[in-house]
Amino acid sequence: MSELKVLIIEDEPVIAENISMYLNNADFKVSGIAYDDEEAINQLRNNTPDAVILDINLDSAIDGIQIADFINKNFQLPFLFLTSYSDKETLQRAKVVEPSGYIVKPFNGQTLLASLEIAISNFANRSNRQVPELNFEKINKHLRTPLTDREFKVLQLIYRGKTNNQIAEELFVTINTVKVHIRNAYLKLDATSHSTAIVRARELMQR
Amino acid sequence: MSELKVLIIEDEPVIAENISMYLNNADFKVSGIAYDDEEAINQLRNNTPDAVILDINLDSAIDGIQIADFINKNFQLPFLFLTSYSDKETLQRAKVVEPSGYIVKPFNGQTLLASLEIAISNFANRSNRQVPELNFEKINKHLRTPLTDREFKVLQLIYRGKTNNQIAEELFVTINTVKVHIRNAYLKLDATSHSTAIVRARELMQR
DNA sequence: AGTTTTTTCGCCCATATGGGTGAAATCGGA
DNA sequence: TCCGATTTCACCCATATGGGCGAAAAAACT
Repeated sequence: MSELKVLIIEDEPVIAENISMYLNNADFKVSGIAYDDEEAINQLRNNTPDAVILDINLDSAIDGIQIADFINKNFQLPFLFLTSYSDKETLQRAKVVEPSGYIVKPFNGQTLLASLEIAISNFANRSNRQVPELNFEKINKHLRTPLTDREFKVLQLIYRGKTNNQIAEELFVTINTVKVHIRNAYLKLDATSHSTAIVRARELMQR
Repeated sequence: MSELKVLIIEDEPVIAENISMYLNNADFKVSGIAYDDEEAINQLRNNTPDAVILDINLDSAIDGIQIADFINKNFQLPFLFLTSYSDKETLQRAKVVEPSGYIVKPFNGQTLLASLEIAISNFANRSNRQVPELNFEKINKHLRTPLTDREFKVLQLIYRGKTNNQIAEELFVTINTVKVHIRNAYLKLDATSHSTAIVRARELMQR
């Protein structure tokens, strides 16, 4: 397992060291500690980490939330806020940049590590999942009569733009069989063609 | 601001009460406390909350991670794990269900509240951000030869599952004209049918 | 004004798809 | 072991779609 590089943005050296210690004792590598905005941006640019832990209240021109905004606009990285502030206004502002987590000091080391792992994992999952896969349960949940396994399989391939012949090849059945499955699936989906089936699947997936 | 309903799934009454107290003192309403899997599923079905906080180690047939899996498959809700366990195996299993957060006991009340707010906010943002309409510029940016206005218009209708005849009616032209636009669009999109055009459009939109 | 691009329309043909009927083989639960 | 659901396959027909060729009108650009 390759160690994941984490950048810490925290203006209090004692706390930064403390966080650093937790990370180093786990499966993470602290790629750098930035005490202010300049160093943070410098580190992000020249030693891009896999994730960031950042304080909100920094002793610099721009605060942590603004740095987070910068990360969103220029990088593809998960980040966690680790701060003493959890008042309404701060939280409201933090929401906008969609942090992977928000931990309030004093923090539980285990919570920090677990949150970081989950954040990185979720982030990776989401990037890989660009093309939203059809989900059997999710589709069937909205149908009066659910699709059978085979019907769903066929729908999946239609969703990916395959022709009936390609589907037949891929499933090792004749095109006749494919057509039967499609016809039955259309009845359940209220579709009338490959295209409408794709549209219906899209609709059913996004509820 | 309407109060958000949160379901607590936790087998230790003392801790459940403790969590409950934190939530009630903030802008949340505890919609129920489930001490086991059965009650959890019952609550989810009959008194569906806006978010869930759940322990992993429950004194029941299925554990919190399995309940989370159930939530993913049957509902569209953000959930946070709140547990004493943060060992590698548990975390590894938890990653799979993609929790919005993972807090380790003993927990910091502020962290719990902030994590919950962020989780709900992120979740809402993500649901709204789905189903992008086709965007002319965005599609053309990725094509060597860009689509013309009319070609794009036709693609849009195909993307919505319309047949050539429907498209012709909607645009007040003959089906011959529609077919020409489609043929030209296919060349540029590298598509060979309505279905593949939809797939290609989907791909081009999400980069 | 002249040129290019876009939009419009027609015709023809081959193939793909949608829809109907019938039926055998397989599988899983009652 | 029997029954219902599922999966498999065949044949037929009407329509939709994909693709080729040609061409005129309109719009945009120079």
